[in-house]
Amino acid sequence: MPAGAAPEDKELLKQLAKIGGLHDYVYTSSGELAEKLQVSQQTASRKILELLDAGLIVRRMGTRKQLIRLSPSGVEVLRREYADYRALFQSGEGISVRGRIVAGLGEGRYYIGREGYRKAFGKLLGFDPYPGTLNVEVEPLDREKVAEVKDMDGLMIQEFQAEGRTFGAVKCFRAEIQGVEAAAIFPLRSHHTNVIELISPHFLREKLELADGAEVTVRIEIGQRA
Amino acid sequence: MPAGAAPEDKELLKQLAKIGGLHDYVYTSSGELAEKLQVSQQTASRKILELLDAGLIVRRMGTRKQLIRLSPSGVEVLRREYADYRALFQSGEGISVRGRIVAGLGEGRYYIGREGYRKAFGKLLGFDPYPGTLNVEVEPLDREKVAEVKDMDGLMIQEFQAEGRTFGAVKCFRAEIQGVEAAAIFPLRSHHTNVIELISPHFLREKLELADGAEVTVRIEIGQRA
DNA sequence: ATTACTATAGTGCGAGTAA
DNA sequence: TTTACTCGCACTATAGTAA
Repeated sequence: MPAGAAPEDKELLKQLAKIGGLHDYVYTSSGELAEKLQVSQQTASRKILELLDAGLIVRRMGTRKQLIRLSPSGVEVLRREYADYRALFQSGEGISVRGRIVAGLGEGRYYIGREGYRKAFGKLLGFDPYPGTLNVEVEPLDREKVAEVKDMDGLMIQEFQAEGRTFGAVKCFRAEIQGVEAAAIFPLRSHHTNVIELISPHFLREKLELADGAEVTVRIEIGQRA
Repeated sequence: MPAGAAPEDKELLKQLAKIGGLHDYVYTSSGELAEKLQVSQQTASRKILELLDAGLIVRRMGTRKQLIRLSPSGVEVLRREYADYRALFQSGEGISVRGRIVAGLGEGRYYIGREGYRKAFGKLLGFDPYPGTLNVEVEPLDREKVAEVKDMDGLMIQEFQAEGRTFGAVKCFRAEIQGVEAAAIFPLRSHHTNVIELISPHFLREKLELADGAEVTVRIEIGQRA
């Protein structure tokens, strides 16, 4: 569980992120990091080794200094931390993302057709979902927002067994598209942030007269509980 | 400097905030907090005393348990932390707030008339400000956003001496109101978040034909440097 | 220059317990 | 029940230093 990082570990990850380690390798030294953390060079060196060991960072040694960047799980730790703070300071609000309608691959229709999911959605969201999903390709600038939302507390559907196979867990958020009630659903397995899948009691595509490529705004509610 | 809190201190503040200690007293015990922090009751108790000593929380003892809430500087610590994360994950973006035009008290006009400020604004922002400010009363739901912005890195005007008195430091952010270039200015002394003061190379009120009470949207750029 | 090992000093943890 | 003290012990930080 990457969320279980100690506060000091998060601090070092944060400092690394601040100098660019989120997106790429940064050229730095244990001495430099020691200053930022207000500890000795030796301690910084040891902390680096600990984070390496925990798989939260990756590095390549230089002849002097070293190249360090956060690993995906290191990024995840910071993202979760960020989600915590967002929830604290802007609970009850929502975020809006813009995007355009794209054709799905029919998977949404398949999954939502399974009784396990349909019943779970009904119980969780209070509506019987139309048997299909509306896929919105999120504008690149807003994809970061989607990643944030996915880390927040949402309405969970636990994985279940049926028809001789396993159906994975899904996280949902109440949402609204052009004023119509809906919910954004995120399969826990997937880490995509470029497409949002929406379900709704309505046949959204028809009700909103949406053709592929149509521009829409989706508002997702955050900070909610069941 | 309240930002200098140790990582573990922030962790306890965060846990307290999560259970409501940001806005009001919460009824809790050292044992409960110990669980959340994954430490012993004794350690939690000691940490509470440390935060009290540092002035980051305030409390009233009950016969059993205790009532704890974050002090203003405790809130400030978390806010700064939040600002750090926001800068990491959404640098280069901006935030929008809605509000309505209100009459100023003429202070803006006075201050911006002082040569020290006028020259500093010109140097920092690249325009010669119109000698007056436009005051926007921010919609209550968006005031939290303003508080966030004020914690972020902005363009600073240091305090200076002139005319036998001291003129205080001001933090500025490039902004835009209804498509027109402007800057939001925040005197460091003030902690208000309900009114934003805007300066601009233009006489905004006339250019945008704004009467008192007119609704406007202000977009403030964040994550910028000089 | 660096990183990072070893040895020691120091700090913080938690068990026990009083109030 | 609570809070929070003392104290022994373990862990963590730093100094010194090798590579």
